[in-house]
Formats: sequence, C-alpha cells, structure tokens
Amino acid sequence: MDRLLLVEDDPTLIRMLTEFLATENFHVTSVTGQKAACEKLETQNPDLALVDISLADGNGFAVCAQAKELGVPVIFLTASGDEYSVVTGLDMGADDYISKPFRPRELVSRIRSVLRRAGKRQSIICLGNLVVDTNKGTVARNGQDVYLSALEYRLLLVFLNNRGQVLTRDKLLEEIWDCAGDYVGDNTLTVYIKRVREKIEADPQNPTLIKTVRGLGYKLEG
Amino acid sequence: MDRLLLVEDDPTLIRMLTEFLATENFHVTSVTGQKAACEKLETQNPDLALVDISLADGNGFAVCAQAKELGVPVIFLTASGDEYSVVTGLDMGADDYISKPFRPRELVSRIRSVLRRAGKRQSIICLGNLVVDTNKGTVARNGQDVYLSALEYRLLLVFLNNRGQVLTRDKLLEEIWDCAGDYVGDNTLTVYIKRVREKIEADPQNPTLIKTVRGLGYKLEG
DNA sequence: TCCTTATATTACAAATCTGTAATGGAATTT
DNA sequence: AAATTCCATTACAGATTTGTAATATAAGGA
Repeated sequence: MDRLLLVEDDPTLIRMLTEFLATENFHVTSVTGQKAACEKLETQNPDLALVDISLADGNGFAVCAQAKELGVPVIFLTASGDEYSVVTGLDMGADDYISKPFRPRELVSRIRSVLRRAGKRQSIICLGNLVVDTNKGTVARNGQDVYLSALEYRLLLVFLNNRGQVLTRDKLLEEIWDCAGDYVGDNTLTVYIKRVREKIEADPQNPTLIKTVRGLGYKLEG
Repeated sequence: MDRLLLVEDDPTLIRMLTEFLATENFHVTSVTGQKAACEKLETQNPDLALVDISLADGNGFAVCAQAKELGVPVIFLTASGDEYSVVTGLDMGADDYISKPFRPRELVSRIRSVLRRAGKRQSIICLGNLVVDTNKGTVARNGQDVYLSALEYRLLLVFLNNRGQVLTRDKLLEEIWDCAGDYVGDNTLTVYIKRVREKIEADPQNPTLIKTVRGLGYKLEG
C-alpha cells in the first residue's frame, strides 16, 4: 500500500482527505507545519508528499525542497488561482499541483499518475529468497538475476497472485495459454512447471515453493 | 466479474441480495449453514464472502476463520446494534461489517472498497489503446493479446515507468541488459525499439507511442 | 550541396524457447 | 502385488528470440 504524507493546516481537510484516500487504498500520515513535515519526511520516507503551499510557519516550498532532496515526489495543494504559487511550485520541482477546491477523484488520479511516473508503485514480491519485480519484469534469486522466458514468467505470476491456493492444471492452462485460444497438450504444463522449478527452486527435485498437490494441481507456498 | 459467496439463512434476503448484486455485475452463490459455507469456500474460491453472523448451525465466526485461512476477504452482516458481534468480527479479521437493515447501495460500495483493498494490486497500465497488466505480464492492443518476448516486455516496462521522460540509449541498455553484465552492441537497442514498435504501434513507421528524440534517446508519450 | 552523424531497416546465424512424445517413477486402488 | 493413475523426466524438432553486421535513410552542420 502506498504511504502518503499530508502536510496541511486545515483539520477539516485533513480528516476528509485521510478518510477518502483510505478508501482508495492509500495510507495517510498527516502533519501540521513545516518543521514537523521535514522530520516526518526523513523518518517515514513516504511514497509521496501532498503539501499545502500556505503553511502557517514558513511556507510549503521549504518542505518541497526537502522532499526533493530525499527523492520523495511532491504534489502541491494551492489556493485557487494562486498563479504565482503554481509557477514557483513547479520550478521547485514539484511533480504536480492541484488547486483548491478540488474533486477528491481528481486528486487520486493525479496521485496515481505521479506515483506511476516516479516508479514507486509497490511492485516487489518476495518469496523466500526470491524477489520478483513486476515493475521491471525481473526475477532474482539470492540477489542473482534469473532469466525467465515470457511464458515461464507469466506462469510464476499466476502462482504469485494466488499464493497458497491450489491451482488446478486446467486453471493454469487457461491462465497462460487461453489468450491464444489454441489447445496445448496436458503435459506442456508439467514441463513448464519443471522449467520454472529448475530456475527458482534451491533443489528442483524437492521443491519448496511450487508444491505438487496430487490429484488437484499445484500451489505456491505462501 | 467478481464472484461473491453469500452465507445467509434468510431466504428472502438471499433472493433480494442475489438479484440486486447481479444488477451490479456480481455473481452470487449462496449457501445456508456453516458447513456448506466452508465447503463452498474451498471449491468455489470466491473473491469475497458475505457472512451473516447469526447462522443456525454454529455461528459465522467459524466461516470467517476458514475464509481467512483461504485468503478470502470477508464482510459480516450483523443484526443491528449487535456491538459485541461487530467487535469480535473485526477481531476475527473480517475486512468490514454492515448492520441490518442496510441500504443495498451501501453494501455494494463496501464490497467494492474491500475488493479494492484486498485486491489485486493496481496493476493495469493504459496507454492509448494499449493495456499492460503487470500482474499477469500481458499486453493487449485494441483488446487483442499481443505477445512480447521477455526482453521486449521489459523494454516496454522501462518506458511505462518513465512515461514522458526522454531515456538515453545508455540508460535503456543499462536497464535491460545490465543484469547480465555482458556488453551488447549499441545497435541491439535500436533493433529492439523497432521490434516493440512493430508490435504496439498502429503505424510502426510513424510511431506515436515510442518517439525518437534525436541526439538524446527515446521517450514514451504520456 | 556535401559530409557527418544518428537512427532505421534488413538479413542472418546461434541460442533459446516451445510444444510434444516417449519413457520412467511414485502414489493410490483393486 | 498388479494395475492404474498421476506426475516427472528426458529428448527432440520446429519456431522464435537474440545479438550482430551490413546497408539504407534521415537530420543537421560545414
């Protein structure tokens, strides 16, 4: 889940945003004032900071500078029509800004967009000593990169997205080979299981990750 | 379409909910009684379970425990003002609860919210008529699946994660070919750009997605 | 314009991926 | 134990991917 730092003075707005953003699957920490903001930036290392430009003690620009220093993307919240702030804000390296009053949905879409650009989407899946980065499409074992073919990678993703569940052979065949629509033999899956095991298991003969569930299918230990 | 398992004794409520939720594009399977519920949870693997706390044989908590075991999110339906149930329900790991009588619309919004939270990480990236699902590792154009090789896919991801930014050839080479550590010729990238364009662009000769920025590199429009 | 440089295109072997068939082995049933 | 069923392993040919070299085209500077 993405963690946001909200730097804002208005208590009403804080409550509203915190609640709304929670429903959108963000975790919001809020602080009032520049000093507290800079501290939280360091200690919490949020994925993104929402900064009101007009803070009581000093202004939001200092917070923005600090955030940039730490590599945290920033969206400014500005009073409506405050042209000067907008320009300077973007000059400061803010990633986006939004003028009050704004529609919450628009804010969310801007947040998502900035997070996407910043490449901060939570996309790393760990499994034992295996690390899958769906954002890069890479798999590593013990820090060593492992090359999976396109289909092997997709097979692994199906398991990762259904961790702990038994997946039938039919289900797996459907997930990987259905797009093409053409039928592939039953054994093809078995062979692919073996190939993936070969690449990700410590001891492919005694798999600890992709387990066989006789008579049902396979499951990824989770 | 999301599949819901409704665990409820009251036939009237079952009928009403099933019908209403169908109009909201959910597929509802309903069962009566704890034992049947636990069985269905295993066999159907629903996306979410709606569980009435006051079941005839035993109570809904057992069902909740089982659901959690299987990783299925749960919303409790409680008799109004049953404070005790609410607390215990959330302690049990229920994802939400709603007190009877409730407005169907509210239920739907809670269902959506829980599905989102439990969810399936936000993993769909849209770009014009291109849809990339990093959760499945698939790419589609105009609804048609497009097959990208492992490296082509990773090249596309690098662009998607740096949308709108110019990426130098060096940067791209590093991102895709660095893991292996071995040097690949400069032209290799050029060829891969062409290959990806061939698969995702409407007119590969006049690319609108992956643009050439002469002297600097390439950038993905966005 | 001519020259230079940057990118695009094409073609081609080597490596790898992909699907299947044949064989082997383990677990379960009769 | 024998038969059966389900899964694992191996080997292999055809398809695709992968990297490179050779050539063509486009853009910018002299």
